[in-house]
Amino acid sequence: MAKGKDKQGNTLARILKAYSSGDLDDKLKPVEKKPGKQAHPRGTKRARDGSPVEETHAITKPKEPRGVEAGLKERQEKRIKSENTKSTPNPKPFGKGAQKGQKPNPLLEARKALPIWPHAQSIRAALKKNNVLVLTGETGSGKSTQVPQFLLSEPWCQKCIAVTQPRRMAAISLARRVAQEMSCPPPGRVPGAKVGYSVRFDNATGPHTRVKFLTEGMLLQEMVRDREMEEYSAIIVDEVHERSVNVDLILGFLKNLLSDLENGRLKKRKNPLKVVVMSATVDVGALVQFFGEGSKESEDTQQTLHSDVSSTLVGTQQNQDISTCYIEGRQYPVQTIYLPEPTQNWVESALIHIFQIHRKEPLPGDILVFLTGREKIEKLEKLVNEYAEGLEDSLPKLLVLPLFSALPQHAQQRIFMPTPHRTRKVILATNVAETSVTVPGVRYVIDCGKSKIKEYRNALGLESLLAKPISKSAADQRKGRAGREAPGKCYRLYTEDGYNGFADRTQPEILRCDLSHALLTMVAAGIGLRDVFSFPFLDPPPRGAIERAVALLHDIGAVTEEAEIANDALTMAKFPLTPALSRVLIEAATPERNCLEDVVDIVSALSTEDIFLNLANEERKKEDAEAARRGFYRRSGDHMTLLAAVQGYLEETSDRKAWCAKHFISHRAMQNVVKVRKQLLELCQRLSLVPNSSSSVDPPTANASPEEHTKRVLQCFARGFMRNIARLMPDGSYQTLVSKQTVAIHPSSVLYGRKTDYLLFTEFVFTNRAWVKGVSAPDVGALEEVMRKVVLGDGDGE
DNA sequence: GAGCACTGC
Repeated sequence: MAKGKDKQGNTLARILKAYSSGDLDDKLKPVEKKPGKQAHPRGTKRARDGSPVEETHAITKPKEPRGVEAGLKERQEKRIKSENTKSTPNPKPFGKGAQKGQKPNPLLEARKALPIWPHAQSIRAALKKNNVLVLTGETGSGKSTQVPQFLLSEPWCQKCIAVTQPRRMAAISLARRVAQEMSCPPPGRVPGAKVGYSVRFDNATGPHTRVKFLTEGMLLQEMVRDREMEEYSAIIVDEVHERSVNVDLILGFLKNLLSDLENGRLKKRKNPLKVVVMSATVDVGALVQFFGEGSKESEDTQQTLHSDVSSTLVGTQQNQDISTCYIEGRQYPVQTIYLPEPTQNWVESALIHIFQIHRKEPLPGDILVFLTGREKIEKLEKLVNEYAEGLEDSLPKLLVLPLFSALPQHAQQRIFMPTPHRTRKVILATNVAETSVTVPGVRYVIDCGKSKIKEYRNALGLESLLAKPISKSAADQRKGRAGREAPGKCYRLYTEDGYNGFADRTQPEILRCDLSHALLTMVAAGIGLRDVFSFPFLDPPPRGAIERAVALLHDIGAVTEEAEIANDALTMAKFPLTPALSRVLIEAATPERNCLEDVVDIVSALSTEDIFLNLANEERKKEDAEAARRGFYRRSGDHMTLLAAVQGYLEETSDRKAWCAKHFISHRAMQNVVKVRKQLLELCQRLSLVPNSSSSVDPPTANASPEEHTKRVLQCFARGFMRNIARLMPDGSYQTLVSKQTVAIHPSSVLYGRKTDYLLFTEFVFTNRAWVKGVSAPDVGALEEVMRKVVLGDGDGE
């Protein structure tokens, strides 16, 4: 190593040391540091999921035909048609008693058959009386489609009703369904359309929209723009039990808004705002307490509510402003079968159960297996196919279908295709099948009892992705998947004691994520930095987590030394990006860097799924892919490599799909990159980060050499990701400068296996070890300039 | 030598 370089490195390390010593943190006024600083990180290392464990019992290879009865019943197999929209709760036979002679309206009859239908009057009455209704309804009750229609003709409902959904697909399909039921034109900008939807990249609302389905993120953005929600008469928050960060923010904002309205602090609204909170499971008590001022402990609430299973409405004494309502679901019984003894090797156990079910149970009845991730899915897929070859001819065939979200769309669609004759489907799925995708035809569920969960470690600024035991509610959700069409069975690959040891509910995301983005949103909505500590969270995150997020925002210049909101913070909040990536964009727009367009391309690629297809399984293709992509690879690392790939795609104008196939690049991902890129460029334009096109602009860094250009781009990333710098150690490992964490370059990086003095990375995940992804190798000088400017406050960075 | 699932002016 050259002496000069080493010296420079030391300078850099010194700067960062000063930086991390807390001098700066102390200047943040609202942060009350506890005397005992978090000295050492909580144990992050865990045994890798599914690490080799001594096998306790050998698997019996199915060779002798045993199940005679299995062959007899297969004739009757008949696939029940089912739609993959949550908006059609069990198209069961309805309207048998529909009066003949009158013109039959099948849609209306279907609505009348929904469990929620008889409750329409009491729901209207509840909202006439109170402004808040907490409605719990199980799967298939029809609440998402019917409640907005029940309310539409109420006298207080002059404006629009918003219905939030956690997922875009659900928002769109619900809007289509409700438009159909209301005999309106399908959602769109046409004047007649009363039902619309609004999701990222797709706004299908018009001047006459009365019911608007939108994703939680979209409503949040609207709240930031107009905190009085003038446009709406009612806001329905659906699927609250999933407890996304966004839904928690929405609930907090709504609570603030309701109390401001009640206390006359807001003047714009004429009519009160009605809020309906809908949830699948029994968090009623918590929600009622949350909206019911929160000051009084309402011990009786829970009991009162639980005794109210059959009737509809309860006004509790403590919380007179809140109505509650319970709607029964429509679900067939599912038998639960536990393991007698716990097992470590649940992949093998799943294998045994699949074949036991297949031998014992008649068709139809597909099997849905919940596993943790792609690796286990592919392992089990191979095993099942292997053992299926030994199946006697009298038994039906097995069709194994993997299902995880990284799977190409056409492969995911296979689960909806009709099952071939005398065949049983075995779907091996991740959590996608728990909420996002409804797999038709399932009567048997096998649940491994684990799922991979992302958690953020405040002390390290590191997220971990580890397989952990699921909660009781998640286990019950999985089990419910067996009873959508007929009575079913659920095999749990754990003991009953194991189940009893699960947490009741999955920990809400807000308690296990980096809060900097949430804080930025709150700040943009007019909440002062000091007030974030008293924001009404349904589950308040620990103070330390908020402090850490404030410190992060300070890192990137969203919070000033005086603990005030910086102007840049409001700009950053307007980007659909993490605060760090927003900072990178702002940096790229400065005259010294002048590389906004290229940085937008890279940021677009970083904020979508991986554009490089993963071909780990296909050995031969892997080498081809390496060769096909080599043209994009850049010495400086992943960021410039992404830029080359995105630009290559943009330059291809004839057949981009073929271009992607040729270069082993995901077309789906690239289409998304282009959408994000367009959106970001428009935002930059609107936020005046980009000079008006009328003025004569130099092409980006026209005067810079390629090396200088790369340096500038990486300096932008260094500005957003100051803590994400690691240094090569004498033993060949890398250690982060600030938190002294040993990290390894992820195998997906173009720098994998390379040694370089410094690494700058944009992602940091702990799985079986601490990996860094999105890695570049900047010049030390480039890093130092940024650090000096930021940490030491040097005006000009020289 | 490896990536649970969602989302966003």
